[in-house]
Amino acid sequence: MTTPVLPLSGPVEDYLKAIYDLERVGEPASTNDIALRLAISPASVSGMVRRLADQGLITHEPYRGVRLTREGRTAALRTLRRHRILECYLTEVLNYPWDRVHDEAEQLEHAASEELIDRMAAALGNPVRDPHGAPIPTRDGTVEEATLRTLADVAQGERLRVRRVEDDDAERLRYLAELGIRPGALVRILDKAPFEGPITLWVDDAGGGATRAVGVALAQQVFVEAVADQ
Amino acid sequence: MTTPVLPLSGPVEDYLKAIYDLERVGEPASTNDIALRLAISPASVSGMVRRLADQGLITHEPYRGVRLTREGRTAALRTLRRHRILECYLTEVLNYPWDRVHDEAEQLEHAASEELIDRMAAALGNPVRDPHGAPIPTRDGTVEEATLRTLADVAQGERLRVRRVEDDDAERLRYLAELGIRPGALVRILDKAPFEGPITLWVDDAGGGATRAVGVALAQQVFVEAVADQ
DNA sequence: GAATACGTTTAGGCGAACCTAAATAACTAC
DNA sequence: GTAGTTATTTAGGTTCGCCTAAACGTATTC
Repeated sequence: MTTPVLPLSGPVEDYLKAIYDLERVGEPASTNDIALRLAISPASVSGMVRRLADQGLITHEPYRGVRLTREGRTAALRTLRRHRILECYLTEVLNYPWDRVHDEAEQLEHAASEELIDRMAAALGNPVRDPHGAPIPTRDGTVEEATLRTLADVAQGERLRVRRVEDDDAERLRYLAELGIRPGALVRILDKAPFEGPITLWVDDAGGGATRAVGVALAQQVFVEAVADQ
Repeated sequence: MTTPVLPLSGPVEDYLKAIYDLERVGEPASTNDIALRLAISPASVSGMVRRLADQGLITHEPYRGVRLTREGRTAALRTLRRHRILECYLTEVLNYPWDRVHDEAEQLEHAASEELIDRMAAALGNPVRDPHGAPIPTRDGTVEEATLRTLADVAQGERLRVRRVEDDDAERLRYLAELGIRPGALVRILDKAPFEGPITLWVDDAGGGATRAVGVALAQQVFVEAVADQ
């Protein structure tokens, strides 16, 4: 029972991606959240939500939010796969700077054919994570989305490895790169100031390492996992 | 005096490309020809023509056809550059089969940024012709569009080099490849049957060569230039 | 439980890009 | 030069994806 792959419009793909991402937190995606994420008015979202529900891509309980159907989820994952493989390809093959791949991939993901994506993936040796650490769905629509803690959640003292950073803001990415905070980097929290204050951490680096301080908002965009002390 | 590069929609870019191509023959592009080429109704073309004229991309004399303005032409050439560099990249780097690059490039050309195109071009050593022999416009919007004769125009006996083939029909491309007719190939016309009859020719090939026969319609899609006898 | 605040939906509109059907202009043939 | 064909335009309509303003539900607070 293969779902027929009818081509979806660019906007529809964007909605599904946004809903997928919002839903990942647990709660059904609210109209308002979708609107904020896509930078369009809530009223417009209401309209599109009706159409997506009609097409069977989401279920909608009025006033209570939206959930992807199985069909909607695989469509979202198809787009996500395109996006992330494009990001890999742009960085690794075409030497795109870290902070600019997202926007370019955002455009191309709606135009690239499945064949192109597969050829790019093959040329890269079928990567499993994109340059920002996000896992790449397989062709048949599965991902292991690890539930990672963020830098804002972990306790002082823990040794951590950065697994993933949010990629939707170029400026933020540039700043994180400056700090040496990128997937794979090893960090340790030295201090967390009270009242949502700055988090001071040690960032291992090629030439030794450095002390850095970040605010909570930024720390929440950095996903980490514990690393065995040694 | 640099023309501001406001982003054009996909359909608009397609219209400009089509008009550019039709105009190259000499005559201003007619509503009907544009409609045929884009596979849309003449009435729709009338509507779009008004909008393009309003934007200053074309001039329109009612009932007499349409011409690109300088601004329209550079916009067309920008799109054409994207298209052709994409074709090069897909063939040379990603090993796309000859007959499938056109359609893929047709989609991507509307989404790819100037930066991506430049990076691809650089990776290829700034090619000057695409895989079908079409010249690639430069970044500043110039091309030397050689006025070539087609296989249907030349006399019996001449030694010829294939310079370019029309790329807009995948099946035709597959067939031409089968016959060994691709840019760079050397051919000689052995016979032209009267009354628009088949054209018999000798096609040089790696392993010696072969005799082939093609109809006039096909011959008109193959552009050639004379080669000094030796 | 009434008042308020906030989130959501409905109503009504708009531009882009297509369509069909009907009207009109231009060319062609007799 | 009139008739007929063909090309072009106009008129009116559709869908998609957005908008603002107004109405409506839900949750919260006193």
